[in-house]
Amino acid sequence: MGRPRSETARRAILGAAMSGLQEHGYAALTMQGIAAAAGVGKQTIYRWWPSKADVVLDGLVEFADERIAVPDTGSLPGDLAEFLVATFRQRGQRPVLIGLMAEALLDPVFARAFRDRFLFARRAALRQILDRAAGRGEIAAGIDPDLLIDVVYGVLWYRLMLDHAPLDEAAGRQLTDLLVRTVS
Amino acid sequence: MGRPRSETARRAILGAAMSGLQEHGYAALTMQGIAAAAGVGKQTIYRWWPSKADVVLDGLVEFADERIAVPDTGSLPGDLAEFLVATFRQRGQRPVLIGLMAEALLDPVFARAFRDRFLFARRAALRQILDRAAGRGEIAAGIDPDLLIDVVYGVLWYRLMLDHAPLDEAAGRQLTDLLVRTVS
Amino acid sequence: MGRPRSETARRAILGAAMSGLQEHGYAALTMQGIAAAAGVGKQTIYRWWPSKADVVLDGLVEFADERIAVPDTGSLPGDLAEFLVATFRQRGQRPVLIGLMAEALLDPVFARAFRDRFLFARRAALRQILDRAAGRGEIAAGIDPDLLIDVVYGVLWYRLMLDHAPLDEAAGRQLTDLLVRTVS
Amino acid sequence: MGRPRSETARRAILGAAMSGLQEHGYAALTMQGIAAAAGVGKQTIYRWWPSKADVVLDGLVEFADERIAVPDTGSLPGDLAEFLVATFRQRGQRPVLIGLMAEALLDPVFARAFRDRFLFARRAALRQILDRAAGRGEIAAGIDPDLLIDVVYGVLWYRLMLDHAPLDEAAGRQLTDLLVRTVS
DNA sequence: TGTTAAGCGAGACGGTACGTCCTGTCTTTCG
DNA sequence: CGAAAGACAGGACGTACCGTCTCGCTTAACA
Repeated sequence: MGRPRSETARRAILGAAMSGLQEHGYAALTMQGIAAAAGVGKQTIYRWWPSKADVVLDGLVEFADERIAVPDTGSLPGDLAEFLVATFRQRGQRPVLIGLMAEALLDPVFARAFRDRFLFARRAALRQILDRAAGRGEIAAGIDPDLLIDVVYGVLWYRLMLDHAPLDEAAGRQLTDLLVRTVS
Repeated sequence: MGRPRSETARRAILGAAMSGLQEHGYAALTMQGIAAAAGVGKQTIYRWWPSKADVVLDGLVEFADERIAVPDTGSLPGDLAEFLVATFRQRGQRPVLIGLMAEALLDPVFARAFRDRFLFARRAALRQILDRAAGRGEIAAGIDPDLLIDVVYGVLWYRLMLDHAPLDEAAGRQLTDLLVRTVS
Repeated sequence: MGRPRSETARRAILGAAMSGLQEHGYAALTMQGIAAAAGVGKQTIYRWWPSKADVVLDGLVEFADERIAVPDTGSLPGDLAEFLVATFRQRGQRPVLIGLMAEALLDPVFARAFRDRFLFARRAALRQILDRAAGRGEIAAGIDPDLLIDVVYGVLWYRLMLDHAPLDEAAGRQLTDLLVRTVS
Repeated sequence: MGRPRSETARRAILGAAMSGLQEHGYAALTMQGIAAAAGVGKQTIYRWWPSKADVVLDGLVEFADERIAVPDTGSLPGDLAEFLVATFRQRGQRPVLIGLMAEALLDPVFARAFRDRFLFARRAALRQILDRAAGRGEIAAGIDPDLLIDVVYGVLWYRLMLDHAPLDEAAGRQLTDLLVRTVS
């Protein structure tokens, strides 16, 4: 019964969205523009995504191949360093992340989707590392792991947004040192 | 030369912007709407501000009475606690701050203004506290105060944006404890 | 009492209006533009003229040196030919006349000024010629001179506006022939 | 392909334009106003007409039911009288015609459309009458029919614009008499 | 000879319409 | 029945002028 959803259209839309974003920035991205670039009717986009932010979020998940590797070196400093360096290395996605966050700040409905589908997944990965470290006794009692997570992603997003300080490998190591010092 | 700028119009515009923002949120704020609410021609707004974000930024500075108190209790834990609790208490400005940050993420030109006129002023205040503590030997050698500042404001903004954890007095104290533990 | 009107400003305004009109056409002429080009405040224009059309009308009277010569060759065909050829030769004023007429069609207040200060003066000149011819018995009884005037200026304006037929010396002679044939 | 043009919208636009014109005059007519009165987006007007003048021209053609009757009484005086009286009787369209002519004087692009779609159609009708009369030998040799047409429509438009003389049945007969006298 | 009232340039003011852009919905035809 | 095409109502955009209004400064004629 009924014609099935066109995979071709789906891919064209996500592709057009991501490349339009890279070229002209999130602010210049429009549903109209995505549809035109994808050779697709606007309705076809609206049928499957409620807003351009949701398209981009799907595009991010689809293209930027988001396996979040959870390293397991056997010690907190090792795990943390590897995780942070890997995370900070994805700085190339800045335009995408910045745009999605902007949208989330303006639209509470999308904010929920962004949190649940993207941000919380990242938190969970880091949480795993911290839990393992706690099991090994590497984290002093009385330290709230959630606060630690907020510190990590807080610094990450704050620097991503302000662009006032580097977000590179060295920064990853510096933050690792600070955290290890804190919890021990 | 020519007719001088109308102080009345200036205040009406800032007032209309801030109250419109409080009532319907930043996304629903329009230049058109501000002009109408202020009883002012659109041109009069565009003559003095390049975008609605700049109006709101001026409104924030004007209305939200921006003295950033820098406490001086004589010890880092005391100063930090007082500063963070005071800062976290301004959570009522969330809609304003969220809107401005969204705009900054979408518009690099405004981003600069926002950073220079608002965010960096806050950093400077915290910096004063940390420098004083360093002078008293309360901060261990090898700790970059700028990273500490990123941690503080990183956590603050991350929670402000995600709204996933409280941003209250208790949170201020908890973060204080973590930082004091880190630097000692 | 008070400072007397500035003759310099008056001339600058009329000059700016006329040259702006020649260069960019009546539609593109604005009070703002005239004031800027004349190096004059807008108020100075509004103080002395109610609309741009009135400025242009004054400019036409001032610059285009409006002596309407009434020839007197002793015969109707001679007078008529000379008058029409002279009138048709002023075709260079087309942009000015076209613009003023457009304004008159849109603004009944200006229409009155245009009629009284410009159009009726032309009619009076032609009327003189016809009255003289009537005195010499060159016009058959029962012919309304006002209708003849309407024919002359009707054809003139119709061609000026439609621009579908020449408005040159030959046209002047052709119309003369037709009129002489009619009245005799 | 795509959704077909809405006949409803088209009619609403033309209707709103014509009634707005009748009520407040051509000068007070705005695209904005037409759109609002027609319950239509501005874009829908701009999609199909380049300017308000073109809307009004279409409205004139659509509503004022423009069959130009070409009478055939068998003689020039009869045809001419009937044609002129019928034409002069449409004086109620003065606001429409006056507005369109004003626009044509200000905008050369529209001028062409107005000439080709409206004015020349009228000339053709009169031309038919004159050609038939010439075939019957009612027009003396050496008389240019185009000049006669210019005389007729010149007088018509000149009176329509200046509004200084009646444009009624009597005027139609008077002009007929003059023309018949001229050509014979 | 100093006062004073109008004219002057400059340019900001509250408005209104412009023509463009995008939104999210709708109505076609095609495959 | 999904999809492309594209028209639709709506509404904000940023710009251009409108005609009015304040400024500070001339510039004569009056006192």
